[in-house]
Amino acid sequence: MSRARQKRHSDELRNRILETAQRIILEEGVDALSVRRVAKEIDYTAPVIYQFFRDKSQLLSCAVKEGYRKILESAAPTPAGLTPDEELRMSFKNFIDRAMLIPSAYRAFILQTSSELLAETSVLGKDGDEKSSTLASVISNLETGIEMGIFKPCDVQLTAKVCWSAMFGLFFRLLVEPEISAEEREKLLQRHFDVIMGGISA
Amino acid sequence: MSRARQKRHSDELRNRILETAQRIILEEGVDALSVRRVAKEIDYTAPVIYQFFRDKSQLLSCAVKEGYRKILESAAPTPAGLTPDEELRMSFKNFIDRAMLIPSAYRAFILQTSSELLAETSVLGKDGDEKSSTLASVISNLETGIEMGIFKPCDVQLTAKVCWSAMFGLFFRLLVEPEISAEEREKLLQRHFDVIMGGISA
Amino acid sequence: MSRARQKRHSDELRNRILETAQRIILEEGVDALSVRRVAKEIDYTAPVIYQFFRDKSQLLSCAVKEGYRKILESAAPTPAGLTPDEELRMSFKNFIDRAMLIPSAYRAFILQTSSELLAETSVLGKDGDEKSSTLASVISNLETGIEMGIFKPCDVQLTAKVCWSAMFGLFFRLLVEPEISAEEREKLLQRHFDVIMGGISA
Amino acid sequence: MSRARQKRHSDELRNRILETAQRIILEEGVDALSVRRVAKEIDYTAPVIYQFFRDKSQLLSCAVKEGYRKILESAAPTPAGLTPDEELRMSFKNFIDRAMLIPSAYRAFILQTSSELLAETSVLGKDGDEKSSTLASVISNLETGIEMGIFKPCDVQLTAKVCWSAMFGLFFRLLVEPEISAEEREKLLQRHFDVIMGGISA
DNA sequence: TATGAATGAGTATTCATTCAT
DNA sequence: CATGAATGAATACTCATTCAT
Repeated sequence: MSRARQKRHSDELRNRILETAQRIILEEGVDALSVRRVAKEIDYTAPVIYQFFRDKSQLLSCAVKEGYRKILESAAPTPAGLTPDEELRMSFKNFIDRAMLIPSAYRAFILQTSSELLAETSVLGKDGDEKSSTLASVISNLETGIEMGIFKPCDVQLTAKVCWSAMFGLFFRLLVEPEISAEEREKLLQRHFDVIMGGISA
Repeated sequence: MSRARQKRHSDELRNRILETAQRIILEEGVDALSVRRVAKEIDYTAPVIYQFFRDKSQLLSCAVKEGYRKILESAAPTPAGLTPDEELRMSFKNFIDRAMLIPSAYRAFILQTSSELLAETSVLGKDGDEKSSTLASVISNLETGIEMGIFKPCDVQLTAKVCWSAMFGLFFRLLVEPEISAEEREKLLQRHFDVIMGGISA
Repeated sequence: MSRARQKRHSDELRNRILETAQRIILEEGVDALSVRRVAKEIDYTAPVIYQFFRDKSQLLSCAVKEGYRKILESAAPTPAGLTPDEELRMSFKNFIDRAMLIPSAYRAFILQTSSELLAETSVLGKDGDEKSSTLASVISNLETGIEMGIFKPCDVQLTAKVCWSAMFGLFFRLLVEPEISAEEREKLLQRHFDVIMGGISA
Repeated sequence: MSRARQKRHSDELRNRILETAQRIILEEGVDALSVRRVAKEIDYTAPVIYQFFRDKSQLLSCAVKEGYRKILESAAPTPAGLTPDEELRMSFKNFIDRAMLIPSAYRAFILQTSSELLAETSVLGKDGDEKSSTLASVISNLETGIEMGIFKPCDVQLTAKVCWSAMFGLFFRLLVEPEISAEEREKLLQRHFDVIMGGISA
């Protein structure tokens, strides 16, 4: 095999491992993840895992981080020309709607207690300035809205965190209470946004 | 032993098992729970557990349900004579402040993925009329506030769920982001309530 | 089963475990000892070992300590009426002769690097006064010999250690050089004692 | 590459392997030796080892043999002009003092049970005539001493073995009882030599 | 010559669970 | 009612070794 092909093979294998791990976590929860299980599902033997990951916890952590990243990055683009309040509303709604298509996946990755992983997903503790931040777009919408006189002037960092965590609360409850009907969910979302927007509008 | 005494003994033992299980979960997390561990700590041997619980998962589930219930019921009484908005504010704040004293305990019980458990803790899906409901006091405050002209008329069931889940979102994030300072937390709480109250006030 | 019978059974099992461990060490060396191997040889499954020993190292340590103890206690009694120099000579010779009957066993238990075990077998570091000490009889013979004018006056503690370690040196070499003939061994022993005795005699 | 260069390269690599193995044994004990570990430390991959050694046990055995040889040969030169008894005393003392600087290293190589290795390190079984022998210098000192009338006439081969093994006994005990203070050690050495010399002196 | 990939056999240890007593 | 004994099935992990390349 040529070097390049070997490399490609290697990368591919690593990916298969990660994807398999993610799938297991997603389908059966984080406790169902075991090195041997992953190995078996990719038709290899256990030691091969250790060529790519130092130990199980590293595998777990990589898998969950990636899974979480995929989730947060899955925001659908909003159409241009929306007012800030409309855009806030729509981006939150998009996010939740997408999550509800595969709630168990979201559950598996959101409900993590490991402090290492929680650090990765921090929201309240970070400044929203960083590009990668989940808060960035909320902040920019708030700023624009204030400039436009739609929103009352306020501490945008703080307010963004408040809006985001309020939204997260509804998101979380919808996630763990899957028996809520789409219709009911719609009403909750609607009212939720009305309250929040009512609280920040001029 | 008389029947009654046996029964009493039996109940007591079951309770000790449950309490021990809860303490272990609380102190060392759900993964630290093992049948033998519980048995040892109550000075019995493992098989007794099976007289009260079908298997480990039933024990776990009972323990967590009860633990969760205790958490949600742990609201401190609010002083009389408060206006509805003040009372809402204060009862939420009390709840969060108490949780922050032992965040790890709360984390242990809140971050449970098992669908069986999640069903038990449902909020959005239930009507708030039931006495035991977490929502009951929120609803009654909303109703009073509307009567008094403090809040805008609205669907109180729906609004209560919205307020509660927004609060829960902040609560959850504070729980999993323990590096937030008390001062910062205070600011977040303050702003959170301002936004929500702003959204429902007349 | 009655309590007593259970107890007896339990003790018996523990003994079988220990003996099996000792046999394995003896026959194949300390590295050949494994929990599963022991379990298999007594026709049980591995976990049963853990009912008697905290972990493998405890099992190993118990087995080796007992083995070593058996060795040191295996001194044959010397006939009465010997002079101190004769008794020293004979007790050393007895010890070595017995060891040479099953050198591999002695090798297995003497050549231990674990500091925990070495502590058990300390000779130079201890005072010879303790009853259990290997040195006790050497010391008493030296003292008697000095009184009788056979040996030169000296620091008996020190001298006992010197004699013992010199003897141990020959013992050790004979142990690890099994191709030495009985005849040659006899000559070495003879000369060894002559030199030592020559060095301490009046 | 020319044949010669290849050969040189090859030899060099083999040496690096052996030295690395010895260092590992010396620093962390014989159980820490693993094929992959050696390979990694010389910046190669595991399979190269098998070009030079049939299997791990051969590598181990080579490494230990060489290490043991280095130890025994590590005698510091004694100053000229010493009498034979002084020279014996000093060379033994030098040897032990050097060993005590890094007792763990000596322990690692001395405490080997493998019969294959033990054969290599034979002392009692060999004639001391061979040049490489550990005994050679003892023998020559004895002979000189006898000629000079310092020592009693005797079988020098036999006596050399006796002296050496007695010395080895003390050496060994000092090695495995590391809590002995330098001062105490000095006293033991002194008395040891006095006894031995007393036994062979005219 | 050297390697990356892969494996099979092994390690200690833990646990939930059962059953005769 | 409670237990001691025992097990079977997992677990993560390590290692020597092989082989095609």
